[in-house]
Amino acid sequence: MVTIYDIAKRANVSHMTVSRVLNSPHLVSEKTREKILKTAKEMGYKPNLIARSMRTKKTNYIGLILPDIINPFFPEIVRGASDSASKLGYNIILVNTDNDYAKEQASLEMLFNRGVDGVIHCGIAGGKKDKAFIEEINENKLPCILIDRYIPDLDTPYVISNNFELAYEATEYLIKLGHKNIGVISSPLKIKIHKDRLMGYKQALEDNNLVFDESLVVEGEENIESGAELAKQLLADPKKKISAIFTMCDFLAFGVYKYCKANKIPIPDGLSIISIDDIYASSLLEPPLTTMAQKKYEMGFNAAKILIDAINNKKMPQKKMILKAKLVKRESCKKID
Amino acid sequence: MVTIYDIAKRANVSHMTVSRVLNSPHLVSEKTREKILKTAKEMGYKPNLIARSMRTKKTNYIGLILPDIINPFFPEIVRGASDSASKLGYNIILVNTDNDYAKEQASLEMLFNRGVDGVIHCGIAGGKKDKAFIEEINENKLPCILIDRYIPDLDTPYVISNNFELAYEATEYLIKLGHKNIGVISSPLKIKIHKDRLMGYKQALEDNNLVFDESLVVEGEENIESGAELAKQLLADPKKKISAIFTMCDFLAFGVYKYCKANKIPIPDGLSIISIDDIYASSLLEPPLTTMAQKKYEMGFNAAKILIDAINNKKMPQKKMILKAKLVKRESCKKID
DNA sequence: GTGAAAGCGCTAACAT
DNA sequence: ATGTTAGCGCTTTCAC
Repeated sequence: MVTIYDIAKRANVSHMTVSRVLNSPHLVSEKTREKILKTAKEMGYKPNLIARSMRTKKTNYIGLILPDIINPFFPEIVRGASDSASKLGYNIILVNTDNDYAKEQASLEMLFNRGVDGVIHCGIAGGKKDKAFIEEINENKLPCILIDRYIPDLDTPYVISNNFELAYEATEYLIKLGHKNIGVISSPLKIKIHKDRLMGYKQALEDNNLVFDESLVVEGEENIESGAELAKQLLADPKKKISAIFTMCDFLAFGVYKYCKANKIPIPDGLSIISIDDIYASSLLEPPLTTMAQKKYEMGFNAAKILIDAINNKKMPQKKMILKAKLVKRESCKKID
Repeated sequence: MVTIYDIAKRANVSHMTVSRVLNSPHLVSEKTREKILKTAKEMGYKPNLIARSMRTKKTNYIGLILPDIINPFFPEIVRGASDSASKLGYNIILVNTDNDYAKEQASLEMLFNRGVDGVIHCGIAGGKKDKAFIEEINENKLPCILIDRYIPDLDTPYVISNNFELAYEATEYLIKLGHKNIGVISSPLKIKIHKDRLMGYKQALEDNNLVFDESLVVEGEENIESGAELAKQLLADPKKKISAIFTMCDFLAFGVYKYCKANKIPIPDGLSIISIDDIYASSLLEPPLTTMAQKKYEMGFNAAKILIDAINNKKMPQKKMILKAKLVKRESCKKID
């Protein structure tokens, strides 16, 4: 392995001059600078980033903690964060936690020991332990930013969607199509952003002179089975006269599709569906799903950017960013009389 | 930050004894070992992995190079590799290259400089530059393993599917259903595994006394648009009497679905479709897609395992592993007379 | 079973 | 504009 000492020897300078050429070239005369650059190239020099980290106490690594990269919601976020980071000279260490607190703990410890410069936490579980987790990060003075969700009591910075407004827009879209009895299949309401969405739904009803009916709202886990089960629950009672369903994530909508197919309810003729997320599969469904597309790539991109800016200014990140979701009109919603 | 010197001082031993407790505890007497462990815990000691790497020339990092994590084929591979790695005390540095050679080069250089212990390369582009790329890795004596594809002339180890056999099985499945004129929408044939698959298709025809008709094979890029376009090409000529299509990846199958829907060709009544991959969306299509499921998670898992085994034995990886794809029968294929 | 010395490759701080 | 010295936190080597 070629070191700066090897280059220094060959170029008849001190190793410090070589180091300067690599880090602050303006401090070195053009002549020696070029000689050193040439020698370095000839010798196939590669800077040892580990040695550099050891001195500077900076690794240019960002830890990215998420539940499971296989969940189609996350790859775009990861790509966004990765692109943003590499543009700024950072790299991503990815860890999957399956929302398991023990795994989160272990990952965090690993990231500490590896000396990451900051952490992005994507999709915190929403339980009591989150707070302890974030507090532990803060105690260790590790810059941290959240994606997709936030913790109300703490002022950890975040990048999320405009949850209240996007739910308002989705609901209003259905109302404008003539729907009056709109069922909601909600993601867990212990998580703040889901509460925010429900508030948006309520507000849209109110602003359009429709009364909120609690019995039209059901809540479950964010998976297909839960969606199908809750659709059944909601549609079982014909007195509810539900003509449209608003699901809080695309997985839940997939479940509604499944239930409708099994029970010969045509979409959108028998039931309109609008959702939130816009993951890859949603446009491939039959009919293609109308959904509020979250800007997943941008979430990742901006989170990494905000975090790295903070790192470079040697302070904790402050900024909270809210990205506007976009209504993607496909074919799962229909005008009724 | 607490160092082994701090612990040594407090416990009245030398820093070396502390180091031994952490690395080869059996060399230290039980009494001192326990005292040191206790002190370390009290002081909140965390080993500095950077300093350790600096001395040992080992980072316990694996570079994972792939085209784009957003492509639904990759997340499972990444998860598999990540699980396998973390089980063995390694972590993954993920880089996206978009099949762009310049980006691959830059990533590789970064990984070198970061001192990764090995590299997993997932989905090499299949061009001439691959060879140069792999040779550069070899020159630098960096252990390397390929996933999903391989380079015929080089004996770099790999983990891939049984491409010949899986294509044989897919084709035979259609033949058994009564199909005699089976169109093929192929992925780029400059890539060896796709050639292998075509050979499997041919062999299945031959073994079932059907003649191979070159005009039934068309080739394109692995995306939906290409699939739709090639379906059009294949189905335009009624004289071909195509009753079934075998696509080499699920994206291509999605394109065929798109074309069929636009042209009112019912699946599977008007056309049977079988594919390869089994990405997440495939089960959600209407009708659900019958496809040869590649063991993506296992590919990643085993690749990381083989690589790390080799790293620990201080040699280059040797093993080539072939995983059996599994026929997932859904509803896109139909028996005909 | 334990300790002392050296050094991994680099940069910060100070000197010239 | 360039050089000297020291040291980041750890492990390797050798000595006792």
